[in-house]
Amino acid sequence: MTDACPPELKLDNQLCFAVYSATHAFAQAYKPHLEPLGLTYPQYLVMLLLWERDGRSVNELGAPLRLDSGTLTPLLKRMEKAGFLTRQRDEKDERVTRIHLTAHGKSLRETARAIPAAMLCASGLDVAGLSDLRDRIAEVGDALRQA
Amino acid sequence: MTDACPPELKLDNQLCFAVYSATHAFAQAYKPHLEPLGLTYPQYLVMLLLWERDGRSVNELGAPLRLDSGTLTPLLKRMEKAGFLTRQRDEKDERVTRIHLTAHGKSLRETARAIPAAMLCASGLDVAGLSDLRDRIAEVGDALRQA
DNA sequence: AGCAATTATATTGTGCGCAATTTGATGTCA
DNA sequence: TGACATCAAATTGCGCACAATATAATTGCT
Repeated sequence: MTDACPPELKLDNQLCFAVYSATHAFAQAYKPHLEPLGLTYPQYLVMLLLWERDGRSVNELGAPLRLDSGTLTPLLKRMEKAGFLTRQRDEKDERVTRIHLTAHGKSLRETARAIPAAMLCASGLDVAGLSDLRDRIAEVGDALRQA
Repeated sequence: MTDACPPELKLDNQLCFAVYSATHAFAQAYKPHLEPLGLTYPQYLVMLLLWERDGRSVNELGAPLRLDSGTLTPLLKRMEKAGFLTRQRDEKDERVTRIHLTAHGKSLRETARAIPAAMLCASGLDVAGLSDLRDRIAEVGDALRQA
């Protein structure tokens, strides 16, 4: 017979699992808000960046999201096909693909403005609690990436 | 010209993105520890449950992980093929598939015991900070699932 | 006993996410 | 100018994650 399970190996004691599980919970919670817009959750993240600044390259989207072209290229093609954006080669440097929002893509921003408040509510946090938790998790992410 | 980007739609202000991004950072940080064992990160989570208690059904693995058979069945088949576990029908109720660790699967637990301390170190947190953050994220996950 | 509802798992199809490689364009330097 | 390194995207292959459906065993009802 082996030893009893050491507590450091219990699933519920793992920070990584709490984070992993919360990620899926977020994706599910966003779904009813994003489905009417025709967006998936990762596509919504791309839209957030493009609403901030249009005409980014694939790398300029991937850097903040920490996603590479293997993920972004097919995702952007689906979004292009769905009419949210266009993909065209930069005229100065043909290695670069520039992403521009369509009128439809731009217009969704106003609708999307209501989403963050709904998610704040669903999270059960207040604004200060959300900010604090967000910053702490971001710090852990940064530490893990640096290690 | 449209308005400047409203702060509630900035990527870096999103709790969901901090969590999403930390999940990927965790998976990357675990990789060098899990690769020598031959496990992926989701497979490691399954092992944590089986080290706690062997002979679970697919549902008994999926409930705590919040994963369904569409995810677990192929994952468990890969783990079976790799020699970590066996999958066999319950004799009393043939609807149920029971998962048992092989000797090899069991033996990995001792090696794995070193991983949580390494990850704690990589996270830049102390034990109290980790517990606190873990519990707060778990609460948000629960709130989102309930909403 | 026999049929319907329920339950557990498996299957199918779509969309990430990432490692590794490929393709094509740009920059550099002899 | 011409070979060579570098760079940006795209492609390929594999492993999750989940909705929807299918399959098969068990339970419940009459």
